[in-house]
Amino acid sequence: MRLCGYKGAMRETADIFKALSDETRLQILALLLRHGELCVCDIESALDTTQSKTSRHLRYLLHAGLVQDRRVGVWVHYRVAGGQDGPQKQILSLLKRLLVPEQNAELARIEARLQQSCCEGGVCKPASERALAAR
Amino acid sequence: MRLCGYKGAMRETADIFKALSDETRLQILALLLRHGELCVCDIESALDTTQSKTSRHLRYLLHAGLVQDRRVGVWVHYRVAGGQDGPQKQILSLLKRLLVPEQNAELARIEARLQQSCCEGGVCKPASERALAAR
DNA sequence: CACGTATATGCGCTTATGCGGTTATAAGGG
DNA sequence: CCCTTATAACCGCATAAGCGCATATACGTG
Repeated sequence: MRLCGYKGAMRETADIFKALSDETRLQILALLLRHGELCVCDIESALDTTQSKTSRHLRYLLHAGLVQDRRVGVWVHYRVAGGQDGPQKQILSLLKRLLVPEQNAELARIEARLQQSCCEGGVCKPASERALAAR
Repeated sequence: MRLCGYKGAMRETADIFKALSDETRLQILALLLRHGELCVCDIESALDTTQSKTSRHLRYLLHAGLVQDRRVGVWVHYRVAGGQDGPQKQILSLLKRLLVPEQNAELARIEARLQQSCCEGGVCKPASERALAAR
């Protein structure tokens, strides 16, 4: 999917919705909307999926202008896009109301898995430390 | 695309966004949000596209729960879905704010073409009459 | 019931999408 | 520098989406 270049306002809106038309991407956004900023490995383990899949969907959301990334050493932290205007802002605020774990069993399960996260708070722990803590 | 049966709240939300991920469907919704109710032939001529394509996208929106249909003699009138709650309602109200011809040249052009409509007001004129009126 | 008009659908084709698996890049530490 | 860890990009495949064309269905009328 190509998201670069100008293709008309309508087309851009359609592309944003296309970015939201995948369950995995909605789950990622739900996490980011609640936790502000997370690294890829957190999202990967919360969703219980592969690194490749997680990264790909995050890039997709990035190109659609729905999230932003920030490198912190080895880790890349993602957060929902803020600041700019445009349709993204309104759509994200709608999503925040729509994707609540209180009435969504899948989300609740994902939230629970996030508890063993490495990045909550902004600083990631390396995998070796996490393995120790898990014991 | 299958939209029937229960597949989880998340999946349902994703499917609604998938219905909005196509430019043609957004154009159709923009028309319906402004004009309340239109028949297929109106939409077809406003979008300057084929009957088959128009009908197919309308059925798609119907199955996604975003529009409702009503048969009036030979014609089928479509309108944005109302009444039910669920995410559709909130999404549609967002779309109404997003898809305004004032800041969208494509939409403005489509709106202009709708002026020669047959159904505005709820009663369709047969094609023969419209051909006469066009002279 | 045949006929015309309006709409829906089946089919074949082309293209887009999502995924797993693998490889490449980037950063940090011995 | 090499090695490890984290992330991104690439490739091939299976599947889904969208389109045009032809055809089917639905309704009103004579």
